[in-house]
Amino acid sequence: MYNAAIRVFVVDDHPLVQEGMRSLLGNEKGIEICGYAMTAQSCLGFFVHNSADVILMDINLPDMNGIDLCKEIKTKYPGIMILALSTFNQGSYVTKMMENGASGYVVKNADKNELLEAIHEVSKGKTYLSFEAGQAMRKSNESAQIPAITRREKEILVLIAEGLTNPEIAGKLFVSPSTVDSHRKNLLAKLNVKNTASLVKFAMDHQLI
Amino acid sequence: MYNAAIRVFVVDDHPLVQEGMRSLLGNEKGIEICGYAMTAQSCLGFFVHNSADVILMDINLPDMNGIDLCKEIKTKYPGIMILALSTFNQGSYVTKMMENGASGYVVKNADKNELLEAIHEVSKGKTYLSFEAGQAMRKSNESAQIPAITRREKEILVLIAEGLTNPEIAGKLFVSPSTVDSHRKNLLAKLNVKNTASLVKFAMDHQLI
DNA sequence: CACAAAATCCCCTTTTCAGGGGATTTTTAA
DNA sequence: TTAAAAATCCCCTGAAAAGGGGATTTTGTG
Repeated sequence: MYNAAIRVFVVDDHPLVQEGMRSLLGNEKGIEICGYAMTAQSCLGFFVHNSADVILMDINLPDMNGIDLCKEIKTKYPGIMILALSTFNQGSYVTKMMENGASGYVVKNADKNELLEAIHEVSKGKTYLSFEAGQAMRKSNESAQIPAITRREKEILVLIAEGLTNPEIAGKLFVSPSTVDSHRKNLLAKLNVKNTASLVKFAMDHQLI
Repeated sequence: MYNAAIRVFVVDDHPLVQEGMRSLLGNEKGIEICGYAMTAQSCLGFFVHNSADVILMDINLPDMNGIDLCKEIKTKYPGIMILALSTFNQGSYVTKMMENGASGYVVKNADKNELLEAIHEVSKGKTYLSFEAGQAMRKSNESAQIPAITRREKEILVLIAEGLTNPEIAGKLFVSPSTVDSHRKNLLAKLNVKNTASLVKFAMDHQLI
């Protein structure tokens, strides 16, 4: 085995996290931090003329969400491995990142060892899920994989959460109140909730709105 | 003016943030990091036999929320200044921390200068709000200061969000459905929302539940 | 103690929602 | 092109919520 250091690029808009990475990984043998970006745009800019082995990518960026950035990077440069980094630990996020080409997911309260292990695994083309992320993903797969919601249903869901009644929504969307009612019933059935209150809570808990 | 370094104690369960702090503040003249804690409990333990000038406190700790920890520290050791630190930037959080004795609020995407300025200001007994936090607070004060909700109302609010109906809640709390209905109406009136859907959304948006 | 705030309870009417059923027309993707 | 999925629409009934009113009993704090 040869010993080229793994080139790591960090995309995160938190100076604290960047500092932390620098001091956590900077002196680590086998790892070389080859650049930083605070925004998705500057990250994309960097890769026009440069490369890296692994990108540590925050999911919450100021100018673009990590899920889309992940997809774009993987499309243009499939050889670069992406390790998602997030404060949150929500099953839906984890799943979406993995579906869009991420090789792993590490929560930001990971310690140094976990971070190093994740980087090494991912750089070899393997998958790494931090314990919490794995749990969240399993939970979201076991108990309730969220059924797909259609465009129209989502649109109506948003208006319901804003407090509009069926007739009001109907007026806004130029359809009959019966139609809105049908969609509403479908939502209740699909998401397996029994009334408006639990519908809104479920939707907010799962980032549907 | 004499030049004793400001003793800073960091309470944050993210190793990354701790590392970041260490490398950001470690070599800074006039600042001395006198300790770290990952949990509220170990923080409280530290201050039994030690002290500090400023605590940088994450609002989201594993064992206790920052708002309560803040209150406890300020009660026991009013001389210690608390600078709240959070990923989020929600007006309600900012307001609550300040009400519970925090001297300032800095979002985690603050840069080094902002952090240093905040620590210095706060250590002098002044108040520091990072720009975003100030905005959030102003917004939450302008548009809608959230009316106080009573214990009972909150209890019922939670059950409403879980999807229980008035009779069901009444059964659970051993009161009459009329009573539940009254509380429900009070909630709608207090929070100025028109129905269950917007009530739940408002409650979740403002961390009432 | 006394006063205010909170919590409890009841009446009424109208509107909206939930649950059940069924049906037709557009879209979308294979 | 053709089947499946989505979106549209309607009927019915009973339950729940919203909007209005008022009243009494606890609780908590100065």
